[in-house]
Amino acid sequence: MNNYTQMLRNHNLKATPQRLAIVDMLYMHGHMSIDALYEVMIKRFSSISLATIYKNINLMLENTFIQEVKLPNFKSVYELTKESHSHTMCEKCGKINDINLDLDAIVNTASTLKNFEITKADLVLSGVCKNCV
Amino acid sequence: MNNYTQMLRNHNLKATPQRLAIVDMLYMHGHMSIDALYEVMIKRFSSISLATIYKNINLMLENTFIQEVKLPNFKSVYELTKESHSHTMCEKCGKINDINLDLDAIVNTASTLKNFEITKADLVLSGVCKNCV
DNA sequence: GTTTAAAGGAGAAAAATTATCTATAATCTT
DNA sequence: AAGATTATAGATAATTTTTCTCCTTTAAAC
Repeated sequence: MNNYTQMLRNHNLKATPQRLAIVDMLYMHGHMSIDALYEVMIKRFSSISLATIYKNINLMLENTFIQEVKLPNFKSVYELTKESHSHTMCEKCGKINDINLDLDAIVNTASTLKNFEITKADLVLSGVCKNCV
Repeated sequence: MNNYTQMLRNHNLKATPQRLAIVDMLYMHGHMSIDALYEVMIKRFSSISLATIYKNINLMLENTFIQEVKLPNFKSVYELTKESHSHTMCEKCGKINDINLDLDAIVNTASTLKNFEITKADLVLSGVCKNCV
């Protein structure tokens, strides 16, 4: 039994081939939109329904097995849940990457400034990546 | 001729009553979703079409007269364009507020770290506001 | 192997967004 | 200020996106 099978079961999700493939695709590609996911999935499962993609994405979101990344001007992408991190997005090629940045100072400043208990910081840095300059 | 009328014209947008009201609502409420906007607009213009809301929001977005704020787990809200800033969102009451934070250090770090030309930084801090603790 | 509970697929339904068309209103021209 | 010009509002249809229903199949438990 592979890793993902166990991980899915730990989240009370049956390890179906479709589900394992979704996880696999997200692992390989890093970040994928619903459309992109459907496109690659239909190659493996010619009769897969778009509803299956949605159902699984939503289930995995509820179980925090995956997370949604909302992007300015683009459709959301999804990624496997990992340590808290930020994202860069190239406005030319659309490539999204993880980036580890220490936001503690900022979060603390904001917290005291507004008397606000911060539980999460979502940061997306948009621009042009080195390949697209 | 009021301020908004001139501002709209500067963006090549006719200053219709509906449009002025949208701008006014955004100014007063700060951040509004499409639904919330439609709800208040229909009180003033009983026959306003939802399409009018969408058309105007999209037009104003294109003209950067307003901006979209994408929020984790919630629908997007829109705000009048102003100086670059970040947002806090209370997960209990849903209230969204502007917050001015100096992200320069972070942006510079990210830029050199990934060799990435950053043009925009979108930061949303989620948590619990002082009123909801 | 049998049981049972969950998941997949097909398609309908619902929700969200965009497009089309015509009358009207805002702006421009003079 | 009046008429000409052009953009916009509203109604509705169309499209797109997402969710739901129903029935069959499959994974997991025993």
